[in-house]
Amino acid sequence: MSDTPSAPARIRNIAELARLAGVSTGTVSRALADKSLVNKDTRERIQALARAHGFRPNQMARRLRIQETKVIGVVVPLGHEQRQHLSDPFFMAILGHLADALTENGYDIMLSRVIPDADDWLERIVDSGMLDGVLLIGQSNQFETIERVAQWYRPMVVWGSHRPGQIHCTVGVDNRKGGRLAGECLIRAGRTRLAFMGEAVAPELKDRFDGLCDAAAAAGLPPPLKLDTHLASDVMAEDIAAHIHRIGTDVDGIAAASDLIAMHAVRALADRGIRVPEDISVTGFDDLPLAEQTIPRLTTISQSIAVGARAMVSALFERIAGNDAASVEMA
Amino acid sequence: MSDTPSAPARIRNIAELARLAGVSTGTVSRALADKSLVNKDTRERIQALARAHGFRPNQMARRLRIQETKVIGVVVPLGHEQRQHLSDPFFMAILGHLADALTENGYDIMLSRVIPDADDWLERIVDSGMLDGVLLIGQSNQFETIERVAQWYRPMVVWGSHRPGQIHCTVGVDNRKGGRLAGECLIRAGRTRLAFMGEAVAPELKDRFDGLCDAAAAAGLPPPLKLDTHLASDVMAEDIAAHIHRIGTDVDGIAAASDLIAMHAVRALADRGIRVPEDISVTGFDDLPLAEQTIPRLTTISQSIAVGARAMVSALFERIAGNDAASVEMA
DNA sequence: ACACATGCAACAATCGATTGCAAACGTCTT
DNA sequence: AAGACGTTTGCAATCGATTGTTGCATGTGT
Repeated sequence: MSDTPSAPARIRNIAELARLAGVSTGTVSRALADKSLVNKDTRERIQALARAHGFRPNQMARRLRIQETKVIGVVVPLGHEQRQHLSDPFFMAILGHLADALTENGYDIMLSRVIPDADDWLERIVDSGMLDGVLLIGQSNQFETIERVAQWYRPMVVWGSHRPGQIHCTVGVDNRKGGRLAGECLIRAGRTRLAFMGEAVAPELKDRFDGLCDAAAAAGLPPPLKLDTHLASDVMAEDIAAHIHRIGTDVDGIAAASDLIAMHAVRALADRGIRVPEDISVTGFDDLPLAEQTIPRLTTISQSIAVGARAMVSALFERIAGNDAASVEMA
Repeated sequence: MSDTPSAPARIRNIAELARLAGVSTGTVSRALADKSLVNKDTRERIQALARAHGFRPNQMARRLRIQETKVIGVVVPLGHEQRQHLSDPFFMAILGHLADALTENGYDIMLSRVIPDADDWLERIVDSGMLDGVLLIGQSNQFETIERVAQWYRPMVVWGSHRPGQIHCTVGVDNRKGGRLAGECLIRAGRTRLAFMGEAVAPELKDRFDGLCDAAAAAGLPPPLKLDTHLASDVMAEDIAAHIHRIGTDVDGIAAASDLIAMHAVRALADRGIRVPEDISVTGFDDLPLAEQTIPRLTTISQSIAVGARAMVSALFERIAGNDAASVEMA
């Protein structure tokens, strides 16, 4: 039990504690920081006093002075697709791994879900003075903005696609290759009438679609159908329902833009008595841990989220330390 | 190239901006806050100047002065089960909804995953001076600690069980009743040899187990078997594998402590050719959105996560405003 | 012309810590 | 006993904002 009966007045700053201990605030500050500059006895006396009163120095003040916050901003920009919520499983999965990696290193996480209405949303975050660095989950349709800020703000790492010559540091998979793999997988299963389920607004998703087209072209198949599907789970179901009647006649192989879409699609097909993978093939994208739990198991293009998250964090630490970490593209 | 051509030197504080505008810092502060105390012309001139230089006041300093941070701490205590990661789907689901509700109200979120090693972990968070309030996801085995802090720290709401007479404000379901419902559901399906899959360390889980026992007793069945299973996904699989041989002989109905456990169990059973729900019944707990996506759909005891998250947030706001919000137990 | 209200901006205190510098002290050398 | 030195401690500036109070111009009423 730390403080109960013995603590009459709560101490709110080092000044009060200093008066109580009969020393100056400077000494208290050093004592609590356990600096050898202050006498071992006084130091321990002050520490004991602080403990007895349950006192802890105000972090806000400390950080203002130190100019270092030990807080990393994790930001989800929702430029396209404003209705997509943070509860999206992909965000959550990657966020979880980021959180694990960052807390292990003594950093706290400030979570922001941003709808980029004002065009200075990223600037506002970046020089709020509250963050040592920023991790962006997804580029959304904000490529330009990110580039603009990356010109002068270094400690930022972005999950997404890497375009040749871009300034900002990304970690991600080769989405075009992923799309091609998905296509090849479907073709190998004997499918010829392919479709892409998703929307090609964000660079990542466009790349995946292009990859799928590559695969179709290489196999001499007609270009895949594009079934526009929102990424937000609430509208997604409707979109899929709207598309579903074409499936089985026009389409026998679906490459979904995300695992979540794939799962919804499989579900919707099952409800209509269409069996996967007997009647139709479906591939996902993301490799969510939960994809493994579905029955049938999803065929999915791995994004190795855990590895990616670690890569983002270590790139960020490099950049905070002043070194220019390069973008990472995972196989 | 540091920044856009029109911005020669980056402005880092209102003092510099004040000098540039030929006014005092006080005026700049008020102008940026758009207070009518300063002349409309000067005000707009200063705002334009700030915009041109991409200046934004330092939040850390502001918050130190204002004594209000607009940041809520969302904390996941992992007292038991240190290996459980933040990437756990239940945490992520509830976190997502909390994030949605909080950002809608202009609050930022500080995420902490805490392994309560030092016994003042919660105090440390609570008076870091960086938070306007705290949301705790789960009580873990830290009931005492939470009570102790709740005695003097009001703006805190906890997801978990409500014990009669407790001080801290909780939002949650009636876990005992939930456990009983799960049991009754299994019994209605004709199952007689029940088992609980999970561990009864945290109050929530213990309640669920007790509820299951209630149901068994009421139906005149022998007490359910307790199959200890960790909640961390990496070890969970092993635990389940170790239990699985008993199933089908000793057990024909499983009440899982969480949806994740249920999904793993169903998966493990399917891999061994045991069909759900034909051969054996399985119920989950949590009502994760993803549970709906599995085939077969999980029978699960709803925790209505979204509703719960909203309830936590509004209770917290009440408490921040100074009103004593009571605990909420959802049906 | 005088008293008085009004609008606008400057001054300075404040939030709560950190830290370079100087001062006070005791000890040791010569 | 005086000077050199090392150990502790206090003083005061600093981080970057906000805000109550004060003071100076104006404009208005008589």
